[in-house]
Amino acid sequence: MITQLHEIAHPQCSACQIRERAICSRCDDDELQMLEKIKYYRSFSAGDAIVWRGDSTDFLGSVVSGTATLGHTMKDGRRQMVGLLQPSDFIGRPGRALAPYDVTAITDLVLCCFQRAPFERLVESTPHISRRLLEMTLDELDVARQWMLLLGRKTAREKIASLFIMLATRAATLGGKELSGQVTFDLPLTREVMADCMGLTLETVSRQISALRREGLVVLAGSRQITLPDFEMLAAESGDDDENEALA
Amino acid sequence: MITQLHEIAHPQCSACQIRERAICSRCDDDELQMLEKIKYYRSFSAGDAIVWRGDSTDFLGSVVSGTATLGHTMKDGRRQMVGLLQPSDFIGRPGRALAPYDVTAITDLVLCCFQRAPFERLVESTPHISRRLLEMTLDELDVARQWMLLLGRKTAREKIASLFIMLATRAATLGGKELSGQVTFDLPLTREVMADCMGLTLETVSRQISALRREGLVVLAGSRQITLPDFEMLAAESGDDDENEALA
DNA sequence: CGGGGGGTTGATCTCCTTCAATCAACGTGG
DNA sequence: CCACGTTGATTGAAGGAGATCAACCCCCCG
Repeated sequence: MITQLHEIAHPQCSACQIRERAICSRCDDDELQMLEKIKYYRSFSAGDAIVWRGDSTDFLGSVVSGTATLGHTMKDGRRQMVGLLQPSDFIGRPGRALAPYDVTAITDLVLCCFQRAPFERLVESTPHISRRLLEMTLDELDVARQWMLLLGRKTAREKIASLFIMLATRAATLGGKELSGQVTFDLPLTREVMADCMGLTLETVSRQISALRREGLVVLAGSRQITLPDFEMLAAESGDDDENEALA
Repeated sequence: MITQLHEIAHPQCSACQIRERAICSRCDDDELQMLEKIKYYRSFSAGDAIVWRGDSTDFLGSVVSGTATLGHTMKDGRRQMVGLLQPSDFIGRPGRALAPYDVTAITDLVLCCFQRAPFERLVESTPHISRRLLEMTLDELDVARQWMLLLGRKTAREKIASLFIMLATRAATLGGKELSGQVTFDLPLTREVMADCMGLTLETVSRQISALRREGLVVLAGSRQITLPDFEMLAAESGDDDENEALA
């Protein structure tokens, strides 16, 4: 559980796998140069804490590979995940060093970090960065609000279906694959983390997955690789209107 | 239920009641001049729709007075509020005309509107505005995530206590009052809207309020004015840690 | 006086939680 | 190489918080 930080190699931004979607996606070559100067990489193992709630952090950064959760734990142990961070997602808020949530690597993960002070100056002086930051923040807000609907009003079954649809969609856009008919993706979450994401218990998660499997809506290879024989058919179980994605 | 739009008088920005907290709070006099040129006021009656989900909107704007909800309704009628808009809060997203949520006035309400196209140009060219927009969006994201914790993990009792604490806090900061000991505020929501905010039924809301009243934690004058004899005592029922607000 | 919107309260039901047993996969040390 | 512990997952049985269905109240207004 101790945070492990191996600094690792220093690839060129221009060759970066998340170049097209991350905080730097609008930057031109000059601006990338500036970012190169203040960036460094850190890698984490599955289970490592990246930031603890209340910590003062001296960096912000982008997830390059792997998955992390943003979570909040109550004094009595109840826990709610409030964000799922995947490649190209951004960690940290300019102007506030104190972390309001726990950030945890749930798979092995590589983070492209920027030192806080110089990055904040860069945000001020570089519209391509501040513009992208606003855009990404607005998108995160939409995701959070979708998630509120899920937490407040969906049934356990709809919650699981929604999660799978979301993960399949995310995996497809990152991998540039087609999103209909049969879709396969990796499940980076344990049953417990899934439960903490959706406001359920891990037993309920397990039961609902079993039910979907019995009905042939999902097929498991091991407990972590998921195949949806019919994407649209599962989407119909998620409780979302079809028009939903059109607006997002 | 029909949207009513009376255009009303055109007060000076410099004398505006939300001058200190709204999207324009960082603007200097010159910048206010620019905003004056593209702004106009609209007023709505309690119950009016301001925007329907899926609508294309030609304006963005700030709530000047009154309260509105941001909500999402599922095909079968289940509804979840995903935001509560009070004076100084902003409606609309630059760069996206299609509304992803229903916006509804739940009290009489006055909106300071900006025409979309000129406002978007102003955002581009005015760091004082884009900076403030980013700041407000990040704050909204924090609120949404707090709310996710509430929806996913809190009990009905904790949900009601949290809502009252939030409304009392908001009322106090807007009114510039003290926040401890005895606090009084207006409840702009019906039981049904409260239920849709917290992922409950209106019956459960009513029962929990009754329980808090029996225990003397809240006192009602009519069904819409609330007095908390002891703010801290109710806060202790909300399930939040004390350190919470320190980070927000 | 009738009617409708908002609110409260009661009785019953149900979906999800809680508690608990079991299992499979994996690593570790004797 | 096998006993043992651990971690993640599945499944069952019992219980409970909140939903559902329904009656009734209050107040305002036509």
